[in-house]
Amino acid sequence: MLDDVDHDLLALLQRDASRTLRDLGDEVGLSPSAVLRRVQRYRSAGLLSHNVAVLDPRHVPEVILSVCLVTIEDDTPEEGRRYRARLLEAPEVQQAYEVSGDYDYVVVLACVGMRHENEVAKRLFQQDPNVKRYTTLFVLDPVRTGVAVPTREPARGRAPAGEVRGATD
Amino acid sequence: MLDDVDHDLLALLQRDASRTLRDLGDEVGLSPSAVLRRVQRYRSAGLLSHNVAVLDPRHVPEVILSVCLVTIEDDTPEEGRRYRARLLEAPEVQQAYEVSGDYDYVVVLACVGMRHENEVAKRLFQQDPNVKRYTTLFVLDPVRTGVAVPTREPARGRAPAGEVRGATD
DNA sequence: TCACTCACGCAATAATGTTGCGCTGCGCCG
DNA sequence: CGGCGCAGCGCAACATTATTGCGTGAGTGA
Repeated sequence: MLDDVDHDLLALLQRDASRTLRDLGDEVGLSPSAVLRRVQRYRSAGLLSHNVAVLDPRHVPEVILSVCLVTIEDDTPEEGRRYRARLLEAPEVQQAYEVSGDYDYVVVLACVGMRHENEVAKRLFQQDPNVKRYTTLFVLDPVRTGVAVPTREPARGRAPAGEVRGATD
Repeated sequence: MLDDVDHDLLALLQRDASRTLRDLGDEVGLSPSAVLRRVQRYRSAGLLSHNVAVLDPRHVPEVILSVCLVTIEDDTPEEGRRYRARLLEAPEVQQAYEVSGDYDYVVVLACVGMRHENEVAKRLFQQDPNVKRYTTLFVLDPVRTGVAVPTREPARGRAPAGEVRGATD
């Protein structure tokens, strides 16, 4: 499966994907070609899906982020699929999670200006017959916006169970 | 400011940042060097902050995403700064938004296994004296996870090419 | 032991990013 | 009106980086 080097590489790539293969190799103790082959492996395994440029929302004028908490009326599998497809159609939907708990969906919108936000919310939530109710939380400060996923529990003083440190020389 | 080509480029880069300069140039009708210079401009303006690799959470075993809705006890500027710094320290915090409305913060956690999730939630929310209460919504399906920001309102049925800049509101 | 596999490093090659240069269109002021 | 300067472009040389083929050594199981 994934060894220590893989975890390190994935963490590095999630932080900055424009580093050079040599650079990455130096950091994890591998040659550029070895790094490339590992990365290609992640790609073909579907683990690493693609690279994206990250914009600083603070530097995009008029951008409004908002978090919408949605409760669905009829939670059948069929309607669920339909609604998720509907969410995926909208480019303003930055993130959408189907959740368990007090709500059914958490949707993060990124819109340009209040009018735009209103239009999208109306279209996705207010006008949808399957939405029972929804609440909008406007983002005052995007403290952190990222999509980095930990591939293993970070070592916080103790070693994760079942993991053996390999020799690194 | 930003012209049409800029908007197109930023949209393309946010979708896939590993495309070649020539490739991008062909799409927007520019030479590779011209594309590069524009991208460099975005960087030095702080608009484009960095490139990251995106992992598919579905392919990372044991990963649990959760959305935490947090209500703060004492919302002074000083305590706000302290709490945000605390959130930024934790690598498990994927996204954190300070919001207005029914809650004060929306925090998305990415953890490896339930035990990890519990430990982090306890540390960030339960044990913090300034957190009045919080709710955790566990993510059943990450319908979409992205950070693409629209730089202008997408043309929806209206004239796209005209770009007649009037008072926009 | 032997055969097999897998991942590695090295080195050649292909592709891409990067920079300097001259050109052009445009707005501005003499 | 005409010259000036700026800003952005394309082109082409150049530097850097990604990519691939090949030989090697470690690990594994028959």
